[in-house]
Amino acid sequence: MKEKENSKDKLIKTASRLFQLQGYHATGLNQITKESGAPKGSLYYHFPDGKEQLAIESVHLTAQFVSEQIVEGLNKSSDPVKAIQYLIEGMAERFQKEGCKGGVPIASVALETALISGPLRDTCQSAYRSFQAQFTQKLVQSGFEENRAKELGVVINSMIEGAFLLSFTSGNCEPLLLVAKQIPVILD
Amino acid sequence: MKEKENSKDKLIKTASRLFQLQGYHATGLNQITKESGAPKGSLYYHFPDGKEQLAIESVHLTAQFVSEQIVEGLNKSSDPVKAIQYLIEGMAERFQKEGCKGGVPIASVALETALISGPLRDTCQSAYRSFQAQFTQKLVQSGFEENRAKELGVVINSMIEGAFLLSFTSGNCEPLLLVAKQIPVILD
DNA sequence: GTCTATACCACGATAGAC
DNA sequence: GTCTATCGTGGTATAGAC
Repeated sequence: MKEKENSKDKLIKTASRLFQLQGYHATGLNQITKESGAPKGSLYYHFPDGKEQLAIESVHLTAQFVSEQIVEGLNKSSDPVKAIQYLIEGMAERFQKEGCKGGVPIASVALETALISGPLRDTCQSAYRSFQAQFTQKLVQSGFEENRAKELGVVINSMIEGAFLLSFTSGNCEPLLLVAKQIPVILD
Repeated sequence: MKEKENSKDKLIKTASRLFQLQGYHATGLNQITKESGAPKGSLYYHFPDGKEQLAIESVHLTAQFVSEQIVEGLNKSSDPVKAIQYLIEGMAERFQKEGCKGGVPIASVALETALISGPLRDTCQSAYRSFQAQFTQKLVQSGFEENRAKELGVVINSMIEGAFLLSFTSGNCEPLLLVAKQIPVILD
């Protein structure tokens, strides 16, 4: 029994991919409707607030996808060092499979819209916060003191985001892998 | 004896600021010429290849500016840990003064153009490489083994870029400061 | 070196039929 | 829910006078 995909979901899914690949301003609504296969006239029916609303829901989808990767990676070991390494290596592997051309989740939209759209900026910010909360939670569960775990959550998140940016720009996963390699040093 | 600024330099300087603030696609040539105060007709005279060429030279200028900050910060101490901490704290302070709204150097242009312009992508990539080379050099001078110094250069660069992205998105310098705080742990 | 005018196109968004 | 047509704007880039 196959779950049928409705137009709204197809639009969000396609937009999510294109915003990540090309950024916010470079991705047009025409391209999104065309590639999604959704009826052209349906966009403003499902998203009355237009591009901004579509982008917000797309970032939500991307964030949810990344969160699942994080959960999955962190559950592979009870040792937080190994768990976080698994997670980053998994991300690097997935990125490698796309030829390091899959884009960086959320980052481009966050940078492009932080100054022009409050709601979109809030959406990106809360996505980042949920990522680091997952790291923090894992560390607390492993016995780290709470304040330190919070700080480390931010730092680990920074490292991963930065390494993604460098990997994408260089077309090479090395930065992600080197960051993974340093995790044992940071979680001393 | 005041150094007079020519039109070309004014255009590059303004473009450099706007690309960093708004990104590549959101910044129009009209806005650049208007805000630069340069003659409107002079753009395609100085930059025959149009927007792409202007962006390349703008990224060069931004990269040069950041490199100077790095050199200045690293020279404040012979101890690499303190030096890198000074550097990051200095960046955070400067960012704070702009209300954390100054944009992230290069990042948005890098993300937006990596897949659509080889030359621009190469320019961004070489900027990032020069940053990390400065970190590596400092570490080698301080007695770190060369391969390890190279790896750490990449990781430190990742941390800073990621922290910038998070600080800009959240409008708060905390990520940059927390990264600075972790430097002693990483350079064990 | 600089200016004006303009060609040409894509964008986001809306209106109104079905 | 979906379609088509269209509006207004702003984008990059070019041509040709000065």
